[in-house]
Amino acid sequence: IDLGNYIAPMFVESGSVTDAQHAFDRLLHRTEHSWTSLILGYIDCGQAQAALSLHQKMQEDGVNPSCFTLTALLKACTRLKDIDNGRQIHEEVKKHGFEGDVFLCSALLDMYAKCGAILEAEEVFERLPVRNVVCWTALIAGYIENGFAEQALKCFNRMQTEGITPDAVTLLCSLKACSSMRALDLGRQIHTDIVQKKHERDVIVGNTLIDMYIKCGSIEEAHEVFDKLPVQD
RNA sequence: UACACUCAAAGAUAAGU
Repeated sequence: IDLGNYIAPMFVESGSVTDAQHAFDRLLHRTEHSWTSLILGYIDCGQAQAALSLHQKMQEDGVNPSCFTLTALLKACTRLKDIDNGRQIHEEVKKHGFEGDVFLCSALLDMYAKCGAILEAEEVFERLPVRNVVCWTALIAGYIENGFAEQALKCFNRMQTEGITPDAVTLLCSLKACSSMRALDLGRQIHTDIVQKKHERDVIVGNTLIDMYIKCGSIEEAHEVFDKLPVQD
């Protein structure tokens, strides 16, 4: 076992990315895995810029990034809305032939979407060999974030015709789209789905449902949801 | 030695002001 891989997550859990950095600096064998752990540690501590700067240091150290590394770096770009760095990492993804990795591509598509480049996000999506629920949800969330609620709902339908079952995150995103589209009927259907899947008692889900019913003009249903909430703050 | 399994990476995080 290479303990170096676990040092960063351990220190990050105890709240100190600085300690993680010190431990990392003393490692004799810095592998691509330990670099990736440190990058993720910085991101978890809200220091995405520092995480990104490790990219170059890693190259200087002569360590090649894996798809895990590039996924982490893309996440840092997303946090910083740094599309220029994101594009560079995209080039690196192509160079290493990682374009078939579904984790990496969902991070890539999310990066483009969150940076406002919805066309590029769509392109990444269309080129994906396999699309799981995370890819679909990232695209749906991207449409919503960029003000295309109608596209989001179309995408929600399309994913289901293609046999992918929405999960709690997908349902929550789609509810937001229903709110802005005033799509009460679809909102009700999603509500039914949420109840069946037993996500009803989740406070965030409950709040999003209430918001949807209010924006769609149904105070009565909003109140019903409210009455069933386990916590009413 | 081979095979299998497990082990690091991706999506929502609400409303209002």
